[in-house]
Amino acid sequence: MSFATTPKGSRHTGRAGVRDVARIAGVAPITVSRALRTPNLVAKATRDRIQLAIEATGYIPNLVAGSLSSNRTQLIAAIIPTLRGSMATQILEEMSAVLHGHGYHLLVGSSGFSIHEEEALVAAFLARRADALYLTGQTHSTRTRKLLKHAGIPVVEVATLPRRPIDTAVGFSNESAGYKMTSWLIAHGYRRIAFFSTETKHNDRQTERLAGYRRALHEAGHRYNPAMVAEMPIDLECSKENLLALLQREPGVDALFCGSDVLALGALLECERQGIRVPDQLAIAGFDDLDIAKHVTPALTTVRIPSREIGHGAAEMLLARLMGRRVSPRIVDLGFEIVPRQSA
Amino acid sequence: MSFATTPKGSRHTGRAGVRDVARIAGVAPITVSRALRTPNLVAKATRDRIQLAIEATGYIPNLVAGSLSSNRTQLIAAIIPTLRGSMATQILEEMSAVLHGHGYHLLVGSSGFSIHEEEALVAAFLARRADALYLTGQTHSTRTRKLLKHAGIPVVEVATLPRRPIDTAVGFSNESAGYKMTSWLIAHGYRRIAFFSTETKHNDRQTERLAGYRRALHEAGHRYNPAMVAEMPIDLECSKENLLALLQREPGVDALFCGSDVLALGALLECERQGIRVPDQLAIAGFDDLDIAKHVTPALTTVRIPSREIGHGAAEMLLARLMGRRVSPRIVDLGFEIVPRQSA
DNA sequence: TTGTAGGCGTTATCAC
DNA sequence: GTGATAACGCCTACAA
Repeated sequence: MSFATTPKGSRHTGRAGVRDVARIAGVAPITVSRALRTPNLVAKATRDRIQLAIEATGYIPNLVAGSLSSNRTQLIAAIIPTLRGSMATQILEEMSAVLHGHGYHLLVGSSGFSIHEEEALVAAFLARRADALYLTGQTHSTRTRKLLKHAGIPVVEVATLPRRPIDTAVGFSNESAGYKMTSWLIAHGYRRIAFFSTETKHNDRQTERLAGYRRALHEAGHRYNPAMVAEMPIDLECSKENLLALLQREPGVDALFCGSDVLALGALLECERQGIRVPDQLAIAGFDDLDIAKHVTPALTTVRIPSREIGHGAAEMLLARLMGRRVSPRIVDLGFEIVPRQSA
Repeated sequence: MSFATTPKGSRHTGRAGVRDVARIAGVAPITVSRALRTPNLVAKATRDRIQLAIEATGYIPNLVAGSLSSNRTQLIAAIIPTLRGSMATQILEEMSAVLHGHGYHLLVGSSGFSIHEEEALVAAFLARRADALYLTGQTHSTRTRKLLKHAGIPVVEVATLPRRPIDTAVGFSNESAGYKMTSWLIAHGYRRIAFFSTETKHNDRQTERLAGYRRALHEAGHRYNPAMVAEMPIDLECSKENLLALLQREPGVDALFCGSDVLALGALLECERQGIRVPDQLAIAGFDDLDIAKHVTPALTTVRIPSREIGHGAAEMLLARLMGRRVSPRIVDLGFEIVPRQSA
């Protein structure tokens, strides 16, 4: 019987609560809850009275209390390497849109490509009782895996096709993409193909693209030359410097494949400045198909990733699991596409 | 006295809770809580026993329960127009890093440049009892303002200097930036200056940049010609099409100022394709100073926004308010910088 | 330095 | 269609 009398050990928040609304509407608190969550289980007349009471009090439901009681937060936690980076944000944007439609919100953390930071974020997000988790890539710490296994919530690993998925995955094969692009270059007559990747440490996507590059060389009977490979931060400036170093080190290079369009653009723009003709003197291929790729001159040959589809797929995957469906297959390969343009 | 005996109306979650840890460690639940939150208030020996118990049980604190009890979620809600868009994500990334260091996490929602969607997100995030709120721009619905005023939580409006701030703001004057860049062009001899903006509806930043452009023209005694202004989605392709239309419509145009580097790059790259010499035939200036701006040829003259500083400033502002400090000034102007390069 | 008592605001459960 | 009751798991307030 809690009437307006403030209880003695009160830690009152001042806001209107279900009880206040219920009292004014002349119903029990649970009925207010039902009117908001499952309106069709409540009589129209009752609902109307409740609605008025809600407006009168300026009541805003406390989802924290609701979460504690229902043991569901309607929160999806997403851990990405960095918020800079168009692929991750594009996927997130799409996923967020789908999830919003189902009442979920996004808790976002960036790991800075560190699996230890990722682990810390996983622990934190589990403590917040996120209903599901989105991870980038397939490389995770042992404790991350243990925590997630123990938590038993839906997990989707994105932009990769894990050998040993934690739960589900939506992505494409980076190895295969690296292989295909390199093979394409070889098929088009390039013989001395260099590879620029962003830092591969703790970045399995880049590591796999590089592996694909090596496999293609190998299968074509080309020798793998470490001097033809460079690793650098994802930065136009770095790409430019590495290009100049590469040309000096390996004057015979006739093609450059970059694990990211950012690096490819850096190289392309530097060639333009240096008067190096692309693709005649040096062919260039990228990865990601950024908007700008088709607008530079020469337009950049690259690998297109279905980012929107991945975001959508990841959302659907998690939603299915959250509704208790057993999804199959648990690993969805959305593929990629070689986009031939003028730069190679 | 809750021992392992499952209570009768049980809605047990199966996980270990403070009580389990406390029982094993031979202390009261509150001591476990203290050991985690304020370790220095607990004796070392006690802490060690608790630590062991935590490891034995695999205990993960339930922050939802904690939030309900303490009435603080340690959650900052950020509403941005879109996750695509380098400025917003750069600011967020920086802010997120600072806030993490203080135990806060980020709840992210994108409004798609709609103040109604923004309003819905504000309501949702208030229901989740976010401790503070980050908004982009200064244009909000009446209900948004009412909700926030009523909620009384710290709010920071970013990338703008609001006339009527909700609470605090960190940004720069878009009007002034538009004015300065236009004036700079005028000072450098350009007479017929066009302006491309992204969609201005519900985007006060773009609206203000345009206003600054008009003020500069006016002060210089130039006539404002609506045919010299175009509004378009933020897309390279659109910029390109609008450039061609502009050149046809107004052959005398000698400079183009774009409210976004994306648009400026589209125009610049199209000029390159069309053989239009930049800046001789047409000068081009942008806004944002994207990484790529200084790498294209000719390098893009643009306005640099201190994104990192804004992210940092917004975080500090919110933290100060969360710690109950009364901040002053409540509006922080971090300025901008005209970056002259070769394109104008 | 540690403990007791009870509330935070909602929803699950079961009853009518 | 509606309600009584208790529980979700922690933390505040106060006491020792």
